[in-house]
Amino acid sequence: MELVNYIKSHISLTDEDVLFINSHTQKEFYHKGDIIRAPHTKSQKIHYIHKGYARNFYEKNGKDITYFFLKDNSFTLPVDAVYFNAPTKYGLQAEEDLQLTSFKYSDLLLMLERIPRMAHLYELEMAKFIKQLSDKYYLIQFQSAQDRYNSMMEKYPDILLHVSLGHVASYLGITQETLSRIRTK
Amino acid sequence: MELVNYIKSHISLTDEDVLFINSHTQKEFYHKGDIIRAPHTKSQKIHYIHKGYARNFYEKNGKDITYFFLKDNSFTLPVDAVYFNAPTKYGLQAEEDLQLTSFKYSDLLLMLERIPRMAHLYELEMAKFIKQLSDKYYLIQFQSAQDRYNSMMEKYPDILLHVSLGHVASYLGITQETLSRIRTK
DNA sequence: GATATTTTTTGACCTAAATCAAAAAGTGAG
DNA sequence: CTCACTTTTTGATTTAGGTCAAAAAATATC
Repeated sequence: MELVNYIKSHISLTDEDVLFINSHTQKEFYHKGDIIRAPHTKSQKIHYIHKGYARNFYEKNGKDITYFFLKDNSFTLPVDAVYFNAPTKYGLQAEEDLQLTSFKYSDLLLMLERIPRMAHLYELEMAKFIKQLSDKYYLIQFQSAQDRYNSMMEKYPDILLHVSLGHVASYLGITQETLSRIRTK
Repeated sequence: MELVNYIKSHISLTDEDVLFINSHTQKEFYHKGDIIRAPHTKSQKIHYIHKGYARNFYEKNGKDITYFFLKDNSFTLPVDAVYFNAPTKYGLQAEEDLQLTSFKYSDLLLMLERIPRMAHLYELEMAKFIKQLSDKYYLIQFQSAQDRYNSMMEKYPDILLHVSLGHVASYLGITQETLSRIRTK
């Protein structure tokens, strides 16, 4: 769903609002494997996934670790860069061909100023992200590799069809070999 | 620091604003071990810690697990209850004698309506929480028990002085025995 | 369509940390 | 001050899952 339609599914927008939003956001296209945002940058951009799968990732001890998978109709922004003026640890990569809409945080502020009712939507998006983080934390903490995989199968079966095993393994906090063994149970 | 002073450290408030805030919030006192919010309730309350240490916790397979430690000048609200109308998994307990200020989410909305400049502060508090969660996640993921303890010693040495070993162990995602062994290294 | 590259699976081995159990130390109440 | 209870430490044993290595399968490239 396009960004404007997503917003309209929560609040009503006038035609002028839509024009304003369109003039403050950019549609972008990426190919599988493309890096949309590199780690260690101070990017101020918010990305809305219109179609396709992506992932947030970071590097640790030379290893590439998946932080989150993103699917259509979801947002991602580098909290450390936007709110704490630090280079973000988290990069963004296309898992497959991807359509998205991007805008700078400063443009979000302009849009919120013009369309104050959007503020609640933004608040809700932040809450969603907190819930996602909490749920994932809950999933990992004191849970066996098998249980983690089961939970993922139950909650996000679709993701498994769109991304590589290695990405899923690091997302679940286990090695690729362990995940492979679990799958052939 | 009292709530009003905390807010004043970010934005200016008129005397009337202060009165309005005071009439929409409640000061509370708890003793060590008191449960401030039980898990599995749909509490709509936000708590601001004025003085003392507290912890968020949840139960899993009969085990009590610390989710987060809270110290003075920090907020906590049950995101799942407030934003998703679900019973929250997370309880809140005093680690020691505690002074706090509580208010319902609906009162926050009233305060935001009257003092719109507070909205940015609230947004920042959500961002802080996201950062905290992310950092903790980063700390746990693929990190040895020893490394986790070291990070904690570095980042929150004060907390270790105020809470029991068992609470710290579950916070770090390790058993109490392992933590004890690490400490006597 | 053959070759190169990446991804996934399989195997053997090893280690960090869990589990179970019990002793020791610390804290509190009457 | 003593008895009860809680928290922390120590010990012995087990195991899930990591590591290293190489084969097999899948995918991409020319």
